[in-house]
Amino acid sequence: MSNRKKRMTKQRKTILRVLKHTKIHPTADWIYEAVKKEIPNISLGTVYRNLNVLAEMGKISVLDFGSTYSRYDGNPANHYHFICEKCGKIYDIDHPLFDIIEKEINETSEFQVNNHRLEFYGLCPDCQTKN
Amino acid sequence: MSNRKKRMTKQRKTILRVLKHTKIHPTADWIYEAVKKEIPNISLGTVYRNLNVLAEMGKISVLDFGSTYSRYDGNPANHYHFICEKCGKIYDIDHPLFDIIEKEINETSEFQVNNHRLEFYGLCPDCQTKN
DNA sequence: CTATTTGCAAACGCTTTGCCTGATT
DNA sequence: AATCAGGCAAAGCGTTTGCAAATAG
Repeated sequence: MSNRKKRMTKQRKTILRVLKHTKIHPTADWIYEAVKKEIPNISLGTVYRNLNVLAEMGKISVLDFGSTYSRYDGNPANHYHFICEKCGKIYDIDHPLFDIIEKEINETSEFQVNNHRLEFYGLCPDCQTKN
Repeated sequence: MSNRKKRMTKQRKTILRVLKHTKIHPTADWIYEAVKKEIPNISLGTVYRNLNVLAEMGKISVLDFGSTYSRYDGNPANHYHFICEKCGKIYDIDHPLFDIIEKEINETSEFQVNNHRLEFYGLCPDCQTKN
């Protein structure tokens, strides 16, 4: 799948160009509507397929977990998560980075930060040793 | 909705207890299966409803992105995002925190961090002034 | 040529909701 | 008694997929 030859069809090119020329981090549907102005009979399925292909090729990136499951956490206090890329387990990370990070952004940008969310990806201790 | 009186039913209590006693950040379905061992005729809808109520009450937290839509980004390079809580716009934040943050966690925990994801929430410049 | 891609529509899978009965205060 | 919660099943909704026709290389 990932190592097959990719064609640069009119649809794929247009989707990529539209996405490269906006800063609003659009949804698939927004892209669909935008591309439809050039290719009126394009289908939403094609947009989704191409967005996935383009992400696979590393030309764009996807924000969000799509339609995966929500996870629930019995601890309502602010803390970070570590997600193991091998076994999929989610761990809590207690580290006092909160204040530092928000202070830093508040001081170096015009944004007013009220909250943030930070997730780490990598290998958990178990998966580092096993194999 | 949020300010109505909440009853602590057997179902709600059990769901909360099960969630408080695990560290695996389970999915709704996992919770459903676990609670079913105590309340065999509980329904999945009840689990979802109660998870939402418990989150509203601040007793648990939900790990997802609030929105069900995926967002696409024409910039595949690593960067952070700022999401305005008022107008919903998503902005890029370019700040050289990447190396510092990963180094910090790599040095103070047994996790091997390969990547991370950081999002800020608050008010964008426009929404700070426009009352 | 022929493997990839498209358009269409149906299927998917997680989550929410409507309705009515049952439980709680 | 009045209100809130539960069970069940169907609907919602963004996303994926199967298939025949179209097309890039």
